[in-house]
Amino acid sequence: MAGIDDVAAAAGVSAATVSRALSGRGRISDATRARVRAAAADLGYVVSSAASTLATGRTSNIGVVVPLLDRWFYANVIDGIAETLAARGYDVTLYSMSDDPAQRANVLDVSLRRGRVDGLIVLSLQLAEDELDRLLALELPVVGLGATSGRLPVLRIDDTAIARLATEHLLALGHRRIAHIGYSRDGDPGFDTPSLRRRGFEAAMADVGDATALFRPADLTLEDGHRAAGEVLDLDEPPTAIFAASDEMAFGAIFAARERGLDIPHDLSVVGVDGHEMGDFFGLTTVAQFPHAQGERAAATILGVVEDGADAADAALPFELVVRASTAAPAH
Amino acid sequence: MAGIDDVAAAAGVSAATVSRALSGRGRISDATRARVRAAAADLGYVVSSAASTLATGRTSNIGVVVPLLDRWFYANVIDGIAETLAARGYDVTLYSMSDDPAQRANVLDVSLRRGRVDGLIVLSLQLAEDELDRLLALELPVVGLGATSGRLPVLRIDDTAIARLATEHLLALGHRRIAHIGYSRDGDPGFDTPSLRRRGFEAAMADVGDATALFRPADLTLEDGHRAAGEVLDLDEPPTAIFAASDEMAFGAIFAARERGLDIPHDLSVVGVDGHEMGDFFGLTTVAQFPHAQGERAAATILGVVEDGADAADAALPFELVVRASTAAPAH
DNA sequence: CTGAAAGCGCTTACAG
DNA sequence: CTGAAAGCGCTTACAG
Repeated sequence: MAGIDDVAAAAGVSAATVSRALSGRGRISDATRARVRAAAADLGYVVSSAASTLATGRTSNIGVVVPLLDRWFYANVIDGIAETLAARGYDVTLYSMSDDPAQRANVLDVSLRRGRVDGLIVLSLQLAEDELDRLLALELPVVGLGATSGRLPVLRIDDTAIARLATEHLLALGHRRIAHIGYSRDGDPGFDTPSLRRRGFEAAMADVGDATALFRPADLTLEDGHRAAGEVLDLDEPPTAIFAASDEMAFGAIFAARERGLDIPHDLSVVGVDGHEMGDFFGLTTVAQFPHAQGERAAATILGVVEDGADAADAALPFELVVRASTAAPAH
Repeated sequence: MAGIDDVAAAAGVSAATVSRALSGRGRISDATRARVRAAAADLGYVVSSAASTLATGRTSNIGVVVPLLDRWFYANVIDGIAETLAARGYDVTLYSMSDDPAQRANVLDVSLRRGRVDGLIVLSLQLAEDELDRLLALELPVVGLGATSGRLPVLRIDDTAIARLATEHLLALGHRRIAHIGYSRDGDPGFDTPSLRRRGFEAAMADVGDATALFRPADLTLEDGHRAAGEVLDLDEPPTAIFAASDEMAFGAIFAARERGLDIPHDLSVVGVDGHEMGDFFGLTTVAQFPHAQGERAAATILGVVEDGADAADAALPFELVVRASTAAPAH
């Protein structure tokens, strides 16, 4: 691989001039710049990231901290991030955090301290206070996406409002016995996404005098949505509608209803949250958020901080009720 | 952030000794090593990746080249890769390649030349010959996963065998009129995954004297599987079974059947390929491959090349027919 | 506008 | 076993 000296020799200038011609920093004559760029293109020369980083302190690389990689939602977010960052000349490196304490510690105390990134996007992560301390100790620009914390700037949808929107849609259709399935962390501080959704649901239900709110804790997965929905459907007095905290859970609920010979929406209405690409096929009514666009926005935000020293502020992300065939007035 | 000199001072040794104590390279007394490590842990010192890379030429980072990030299959593969690599102290940076020529050129000619990685895993990529030239010009260890090329070592499932397995399952059930839906690239060299699957399908059908093979080109997506399946189902003489080249397409086929009031498997049998996590809920018979395990294996392979100079060889990946409720003998 | 030189933070022959 | 010093490939004040 050609180095800066090869380019310098080819263009008949010094390495310093090559650096200036290629980076665009510093004064340089148009003629020299053109000559150097031509030589560089000719040799296929690209600045070595390590050398450049060491000299400048900048990496042109953004880290993305992800809870799990195999979910539809995150895959879309990351795609949006990668696309935006690539267009701005940045690479993205992934730091996936599982539930394993040793693995989490390794990411926080080792990987992230290697100085490989200029900034960090943290996806929907529940960080313990001391983990957050260690994250902030990195002294790196950080922006959270869907994450929850008063200690770092976060882009997020208003989970309470989303839950309220979904619930009120069901109430407006005439449902009065509605179950919510969503995760509720033990002893959580009340700030995480699932809790907020539950809160919105319960607030909306409370606004109507005669409504009965059921709740079943479950993970945001198809399997667990299936299980939890099955449980409420098997109650002596099952609900006429289910509000699932994610579309994948809602799919699970639809399968659970189908297994019980229930017709949707005649016997049961189902609403989800996310705007999953399969929602259309399931005819699922949902509150769509836009993960790809969220990724783009998070990327733009972190670049603003990294490149222009902008202050990242909390921001509310858009969402939208998409009514499809899975919701209707209750039968009885 | 603490530097190597801080650790050296704290431990009362030279920077050289700190480097040796932390890297494990070179002779060093147990006592000093312990003292240095304690000091480093104390200060939260981690070697700067840029400085270390510049000095050694090694990055401890592996690049993953991905066609699209938002598909279930790739998300699982990447998860497997990231998990394995993280356990070995490597980071992973993503290079996503779209269909846009400018974007592809940028990845190949710029991003990848920055020297940020020790090796590359290339996922299911169709690279043009000249793109492959440029990839190989990087002189980086590379392993393909599911990709197709005689020019780099590739881990892949035997697509022809998979298609044959799925088709013979349907034939054994008594189906004689079977449609295959799968992508067929115009003027493709006949080596890509979809073509090989089509070939396996047609070979299996040809082995049976009286079987009729139908084919409909389609992308490996839910939408396009839905469309293509709809088209064959609307034929005057529709097939009694559909072999879809991916599970997502198969889901589309199931929706298409459902929309036409067809019962699965009574009126139509459906087989897919992949082992998608939702397959169980759809009761989909499929030829499962194991993307997470594939990712782990690709990661282990590239590390073998990078760390031990092993020769990566082509290898066949396991797959398995999983029979569920979507296939049965034809009705008539 | 351009070049010589120091420096970024490590690693590793080379001495001892 | 340990340290002093050169060097990895850039960038950027500092001179001119």
